[in-house]
Amino acid sequence: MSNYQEILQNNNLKATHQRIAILEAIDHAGHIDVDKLFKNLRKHFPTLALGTMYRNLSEMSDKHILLEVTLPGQKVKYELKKEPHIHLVCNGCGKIEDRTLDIEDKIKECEEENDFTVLDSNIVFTGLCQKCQDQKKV
Amino acid sequence: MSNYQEILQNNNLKATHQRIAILEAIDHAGHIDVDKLFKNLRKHFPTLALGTMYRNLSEMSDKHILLEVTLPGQKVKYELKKEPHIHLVCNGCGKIEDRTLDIEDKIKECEEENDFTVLDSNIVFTGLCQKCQDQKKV
DNA sequence: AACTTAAATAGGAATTATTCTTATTTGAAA
DNA sequence: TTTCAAATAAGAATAATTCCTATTTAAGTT
Ligand SMILES: [Mn+2]
Ligand SMILES: [Mn+2]
Ligand SMILES: [Zn+2]
Ligand SMILES: [Zn+2]
Repeated sequence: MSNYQEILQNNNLKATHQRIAILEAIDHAGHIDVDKLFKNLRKHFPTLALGTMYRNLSEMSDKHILLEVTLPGQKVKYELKKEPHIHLVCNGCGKIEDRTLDIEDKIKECEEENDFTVLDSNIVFTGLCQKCQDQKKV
Repeated sequence: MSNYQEILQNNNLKATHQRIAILEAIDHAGHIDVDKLFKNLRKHFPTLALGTMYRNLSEMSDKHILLEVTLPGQKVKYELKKEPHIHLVCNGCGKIEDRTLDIEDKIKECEEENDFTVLDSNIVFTGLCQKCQDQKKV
């Protein structure tokens, strides 16, 4: 369990109920888009304004507390910033999984061949998870 | 120069002036978003409707004539479908470059470690291009 | 514990993005 | 040419996002 109060204050953001609720909900969901997040939060927080959501998601992304995850053909999703990782997205059930993959060698290769300095990487593999592979066989 | 007429007809789409103009403009731009594309096309095609743009971009993406390129923090861009490639995005000048990078080994690794069948991959490296690296040194 | 105040919020208006509807046009097959 | 399903333009409708502002609140100070 992260200490959201501390995270927010370290970034010069007041630890409002709204922000803490947003962070908790994102942490719980893993990867979630604006709409689902808003609907979830409204249940226990009926006065929350949509503008507050958008403003905070932007601010917290700017401050690198959150990360925007853009998957092909989907609405932007938000996750808590944590260790660098890639995403496995299942075409069957839609599940999004975090995985670590060492790509330092590929980055080096890319930098040398193209005179390009890589500062960040974004990798998504789409396909079929274990379960959805099995279902196809039945 | 691709034969757009043929590409469209092979996909059971009429080769309309609008579609051909869209494909030409995307080919010329490389990677372009809806707004810029629309503004470009309007210059030489004043009656083109925005709805026609959206409809055709979706249809042609569905048919894999176009590819939606989602880059973190940017509007969706469209490109002509071609050989698989990764994207290098420069934080300095915004340039988007296509590069090939062999990642078969990484995909294999990922599949074996995670019981996941990879069907497609999406890789973006952000950083600094040659020119923008040099500018920083001055 | 009350006081202070800049920051943040709720609520709604405004703007922007996208999809839908329909009368008219058109590509291409016959 | 004639035919007609497919596609378009134009604009309405809807959805997504940002903006505005009076009110509230977090958190530092007394
Ligand atoms: Mn993740
Ligand atoms: Mn490309
Ligand atoms: Zn699955
Ligand atoms: Zn550059």
